[in-house]
Amino acid sequence: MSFRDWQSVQEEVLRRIHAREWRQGELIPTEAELAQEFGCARTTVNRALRALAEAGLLDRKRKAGTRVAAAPVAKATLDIAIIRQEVAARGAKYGYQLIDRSMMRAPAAVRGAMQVTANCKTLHVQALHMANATPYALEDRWIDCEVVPQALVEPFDTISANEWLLQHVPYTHGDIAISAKAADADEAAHLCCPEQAALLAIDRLTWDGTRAVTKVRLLFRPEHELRTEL
Amino acid sequence: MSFRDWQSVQEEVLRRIHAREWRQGELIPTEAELAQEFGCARTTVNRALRALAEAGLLDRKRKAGTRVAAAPVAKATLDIAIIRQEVAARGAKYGYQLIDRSMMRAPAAVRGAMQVTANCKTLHVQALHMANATPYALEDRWIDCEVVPQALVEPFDTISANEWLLQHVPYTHGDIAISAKAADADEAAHLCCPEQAALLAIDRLTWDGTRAVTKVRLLFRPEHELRTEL
DNA sequence: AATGTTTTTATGTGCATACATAATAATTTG
DNA sequence: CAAATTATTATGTATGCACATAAAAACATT
Repeated sequence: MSFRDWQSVQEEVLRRIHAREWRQGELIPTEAELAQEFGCARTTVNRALRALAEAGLLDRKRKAGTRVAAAPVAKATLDIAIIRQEVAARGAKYGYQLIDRSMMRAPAAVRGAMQVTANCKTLHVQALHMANATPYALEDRWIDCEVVPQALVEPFDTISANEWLLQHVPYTHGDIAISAKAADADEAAHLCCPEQAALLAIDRLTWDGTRAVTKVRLLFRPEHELRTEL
Repeated sequence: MSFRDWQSVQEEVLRRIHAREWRQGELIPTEAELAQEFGCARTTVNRALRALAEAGLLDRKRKAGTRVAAAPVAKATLDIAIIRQEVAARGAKYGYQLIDRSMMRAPAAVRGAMQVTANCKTLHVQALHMANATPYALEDRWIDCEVVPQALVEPFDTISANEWLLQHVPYTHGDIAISAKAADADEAAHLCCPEQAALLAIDRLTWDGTRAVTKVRLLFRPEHELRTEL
């Protein structure tokens, strides 16, 4: 049996893990040994094992060797796209509707999360994303205008802040939180759902270096699901 | 300026993307060109660019070249661990309590998802995971006993099905769906929260090849958040 | 026995080279 | 001129080799 490319090495290793040939927490053979067994270069084995380690199925430590992850912390990857694309991917017609756009002092909770002072100029944008003319997601966003002065002259009436920011403003990293929230009267009205309905909420805080660029909450209709595989 | 290792090449490429030196959808120099500029081997550049492509920031196609992803589909990775570990990681004391364990014909919706017939022997397990003696998550699980006969003799009174399955039953892949659900009377009672409260629900369907192993729904307390970065 | 030092070893990475592969561009052919 | 063919090219990957690095194990020292 020979496994010449890293994909087939990976598959074989995966098979042994799933078949419990190599047990939880157990040390597996070294790269050199596997390379010999599989009849390929150590580099090839390394590539395969590295990929599996990234996926969380193996734990690797120098000198200590490679072992099957005791608790396979499943890494479920969520693809978070621009909402317009998300809607299009579902085969629905995308619609956008601006609800409100105004300079406003952000509430304390938002200021705290964004780490800005009380008198920081912030722009508040609220908008509705639609799929086939029915509400899809409600966007509630705060933008730090000191960081993104261009936002001041952007009306956000035809292009969503979601999309505009991603295309025009650089960022270094972001935090995401997913939670459930009961719809209040306002949200229920916009999303055309009963009050108190359970909505999926995605909060995103985007940073450029040490400065918060924008904070957004997306509220989805009650049936909405985030799907992924592992 | 020389960038000798793949991490610094990656950083530099990232910097140019964020700084908009290379624009959205724009072609970036070829691996060979970058290798020359950075004074390193093409392999090194390849490693850096490949990692960025996996992260969704670059689109690469043979011959066509590498371009900055037009819509950086953010890949948010959720770490889905065993609940006991999740609780422990929050610095809380883990508790477990079996609510119900019985052979039961699964409802049609469950049978449909698991693709089993109406007379398939299924085990139903319901349990509560606790953090510091307060409810943390409600687990509602169906196990196909034809696929996992060992489950028949497992009481699940001290070790959760969540944990037992992960450690004893092989699987090949799984589907995950995240949604929001309003608590019904039963769920509210178990989780000590008001009826109709918005709960975060994680549904997982685990497969071994073409056969469903188990289907589980985890319901979390209203305040619960899934966090990740990008 | 407790502590510090050296050796060993498995993984991590870089490099030059070679060839594979897919997609495009150029060319030939009907 | 359109269609089929061939060349070109950027990425994808395999290989042997070298050396770096972290961590364990062995050893020496007090």
